[in-house]
Amino acid sequence: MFCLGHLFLCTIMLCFDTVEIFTPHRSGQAMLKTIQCGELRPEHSGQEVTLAGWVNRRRDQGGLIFIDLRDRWGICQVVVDQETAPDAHNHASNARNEYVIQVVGKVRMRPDGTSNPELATGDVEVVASEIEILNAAKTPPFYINKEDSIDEVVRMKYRYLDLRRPKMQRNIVLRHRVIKFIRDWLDAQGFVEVETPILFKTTPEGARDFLVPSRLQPGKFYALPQSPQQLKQLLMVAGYERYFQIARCFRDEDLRGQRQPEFTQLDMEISFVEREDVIQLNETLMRALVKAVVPEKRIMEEPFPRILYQDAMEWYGSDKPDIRYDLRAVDVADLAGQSGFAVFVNNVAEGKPVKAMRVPGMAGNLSGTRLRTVAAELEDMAKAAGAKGLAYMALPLEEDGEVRGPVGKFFTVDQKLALFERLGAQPGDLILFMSDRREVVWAVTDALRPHLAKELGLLDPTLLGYCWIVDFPEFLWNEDEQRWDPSQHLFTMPMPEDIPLLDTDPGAARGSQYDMVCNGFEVAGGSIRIHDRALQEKIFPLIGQDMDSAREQFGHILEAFEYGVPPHGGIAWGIDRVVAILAGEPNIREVIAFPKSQTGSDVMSGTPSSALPAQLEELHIKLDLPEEEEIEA
RNA sequence: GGGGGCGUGGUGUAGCGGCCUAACAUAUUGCCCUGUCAAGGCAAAGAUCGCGGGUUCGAAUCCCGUCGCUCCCGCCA
Repeated sequence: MFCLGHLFLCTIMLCFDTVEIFTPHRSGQAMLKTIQCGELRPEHSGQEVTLAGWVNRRRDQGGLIFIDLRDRWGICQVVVDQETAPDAHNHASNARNEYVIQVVGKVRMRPDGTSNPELATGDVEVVASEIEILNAAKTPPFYINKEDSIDEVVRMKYRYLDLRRPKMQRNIVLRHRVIKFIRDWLDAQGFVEVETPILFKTTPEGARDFLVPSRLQPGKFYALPQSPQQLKQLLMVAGYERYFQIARCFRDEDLRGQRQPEFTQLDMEISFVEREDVIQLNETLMRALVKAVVPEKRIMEEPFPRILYQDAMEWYGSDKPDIRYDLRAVDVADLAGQSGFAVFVNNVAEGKPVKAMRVPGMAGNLSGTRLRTVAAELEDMAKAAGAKGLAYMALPLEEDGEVRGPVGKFFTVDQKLALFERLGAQPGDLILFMSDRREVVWAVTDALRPHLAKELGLLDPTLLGYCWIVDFPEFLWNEDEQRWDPSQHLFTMPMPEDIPLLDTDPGAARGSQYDMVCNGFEVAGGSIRIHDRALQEKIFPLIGQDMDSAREQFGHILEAFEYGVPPHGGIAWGIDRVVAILAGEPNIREVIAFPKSQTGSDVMSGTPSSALPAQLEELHIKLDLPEEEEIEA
């Protein structure tokens, strides 16, 4: 166990245990409910209660009606007897699914043999004496009371009903718990949450900005922040030392399942830290978070393994590998170069890699035809990723069986044995060979791994495969622009020992960047920042920025950095992704209350929509739409 | 900007050139029913198959366009 004590001595724990829980009935006023449906337990037996919620289901047996009443806390059974409560029975028979009703009644144990173990409240029921229909409901366009796939259009159009479904309520509540846990934990470590502006300055770097026209200054625009990056560094200059924010960020790029135009980051910045401090702090937070909010999930390895960027690319072809399964690409250039297979021999001679991936049990006892079909499918994927082909060997199940596949005959027995030993190959394995430019081999590896893992059933949904990716290159070569691009952003500090490389071999310089990865998704990324103006000024020309334009765009930061800036670094978490992974959801839309569709619209409200001519006039904006487009008022 | 998938009663699906006057499940409506919990029984209503055009003797079905949703590449940390 490591110690953060030297960093986080002054722990101020605000304790909310003493805050009185607000309960309406203590005020003595009239109340619509005295207890939550989902909270009823045997110990409430005999109590007179008032419940209110939505009708989840109604089972009308004539003289006896059962209503499953649902609120945010769960479902309980209400029973209404025509003989003992005729008025209530009358109302109950008029009630329908999703009606909002209020029930007054007595809690009792259910008769012997009628308990429902499916429900947390299943040992008790409420015998209604009064039922009032607070609000009727139209028949909903889809089932609230049962998990079923629903067309996205319908879900989004009726998002308020979609969010009423228990699964969505669980997701949204989980999101709340994640954010609440983070806030409390960081607060306890002496962090201060500071809000930064939503209306800010456009930046040419990174993603496309959302622009907001300024009415007071015609022709000028605000931009919505892509992240609070600059401001959080200025807060370090301002001496706050430990800042965080649950920050909304905006990027006007095309959407994906993991990408929304507005999304939420945990933004964090700390002064007087080095890379190791930020990594350990965030890892500690993440581990505590997982244990607190999803104790049923298992973290694969603690402390999180550290993987060098270079290794991640060579092994997994990705800087955000899913490490829950191995399926790694192994360098076999030395063996393949000795083989009789011309493609490998030539590629090795040209210095191109040859990699092999062992796919456990994939060949099994597949028939020759089936094996060729499987191999052809994989080859198609490899080709889609840029490869020219995909060679394979299928290992037989029997000791003395023949290796199948077109390249086996080009390897001698000794070469094959050496190959199998290096890969740890077992009978029935399929071995895939990839050889091309190293970028292509990476792309193929990255394309095949998740596909194969799915095929082989290696994706354990209860497992959280966290790791850190470190030692990113400081720059990546931009072929189009013939210059270096910052691999993270232009304030990233190079690794101290690599600073001399900036003059001699910038491509070899490593940045102080670190990414936290989980199950194949980048969940957080950050770096130690440059706090030395001379070093910063060295970076600009390398990335094709002359000092004049740099001053124009970043002058305020450069100037601030002349007033005593502490060494600092930080990180930003993709909260939507973190919550989606913890919730076991494949898509961040499932953990955002009101997300946008892939075309950036809100189907429910019809957002975005046209502006009134008067609004445009006030902003001095004239539309210049492509032809055939109608301008609506 | 490019490629793939989907669009059929309220919902989820089937049908994929004529047997479709569009099937099934569920939901809905009415009646019956006092221990149900995916309640049950009986009955009824409900879709011109996203939209527009074309091919054909004939289109839910084939083709083109278009709209929407979705997945991926480009883009984006």
